[in-house]
Amino acid sequence: MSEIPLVVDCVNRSAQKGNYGGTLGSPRVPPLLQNEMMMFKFSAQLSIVPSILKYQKSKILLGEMREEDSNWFAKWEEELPSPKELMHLSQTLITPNLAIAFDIQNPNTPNPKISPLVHTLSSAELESNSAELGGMAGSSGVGDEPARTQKRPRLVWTPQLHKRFVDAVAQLGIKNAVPKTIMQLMSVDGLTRENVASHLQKYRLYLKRMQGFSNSCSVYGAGVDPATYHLFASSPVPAHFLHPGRGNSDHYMPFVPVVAVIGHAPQIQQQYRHFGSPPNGVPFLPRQSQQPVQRMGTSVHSSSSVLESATAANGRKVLTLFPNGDD
DNA sequence: AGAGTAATAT
DNA sequence: AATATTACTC
Repeated sequence: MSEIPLVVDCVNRSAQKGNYGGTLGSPRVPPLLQNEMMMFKFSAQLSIVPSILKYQKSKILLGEMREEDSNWFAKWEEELPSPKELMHLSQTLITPNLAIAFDIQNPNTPNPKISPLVHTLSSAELESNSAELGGMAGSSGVGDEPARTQKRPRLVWTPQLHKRFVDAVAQLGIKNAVPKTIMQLMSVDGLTRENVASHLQKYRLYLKRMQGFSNSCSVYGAGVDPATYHLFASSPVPAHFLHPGRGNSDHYMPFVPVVAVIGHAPQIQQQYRHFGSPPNGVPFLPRQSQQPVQRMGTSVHSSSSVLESATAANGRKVLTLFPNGDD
């Protein structure tokens, strides 16, 4: 699989045995790693400088070496970066991007001095590490550098989660529904804009296909069956999604001061059905009025939810929405 | 910066 | 099969 961790690991073992950097410059080392390798080399060399100097001194004293013959080393030593300029040994040798590329993770090892600089994790270790990701909803994110190097478990769009999605899109109106605002309105902790964007893309394709059937078939999708759309079929598609041209279907939500609606979330859907659509061109809820509401944590739902990690049928860790009250 | 889309990867 | 990621355009 990945040759790079192997190379690094070999170098590391070699260094521990005292073979400092002998082959570090070898062409086998991929170019991208060279900088990190050099840092390692300097670290290793610095750490043995005192021993070498001591050794040379003794040789000079014994008359086995002339003083000027040892000068090269002192000069060489001066050109070395100071310890402060060096990367700490406990830090990973490879960049975060490379770590992602090769599925390597930085183990936060307690004893940096003797621990391997780079440790290739077994798949089991990777699993258990990513498992914690779902639960870590409120981490401060201040100094946790390796958090970015682990890949987040893939999201499972449960019918409940999809329903939130559909409700959010319905609230915004199809024209205004964009990943970011949908995400905010869904108020599901751990849900990313990318998650929503990806889902939205597929959902739009689904709607497009549905429109082809909606004239002759039931609005609720009796005519569109493919197993592909299994999930989308689980939540009824609001009729106006299918006829974006007619009756000013976007931003059909009446002008109801959103604040008035806080705390009555479950009734919203019933309510807005009875309002007529605003005339053409009247903007649905200017952004200014939306913002405060979202900051207060208001959503279509009476409660927000948290994505938690679970184990899927195939044994993989995934993020799922566990029902939280009003679904 | 973020949205939309198609293609592609996992 | 479902979801993520990427590359590109707007």
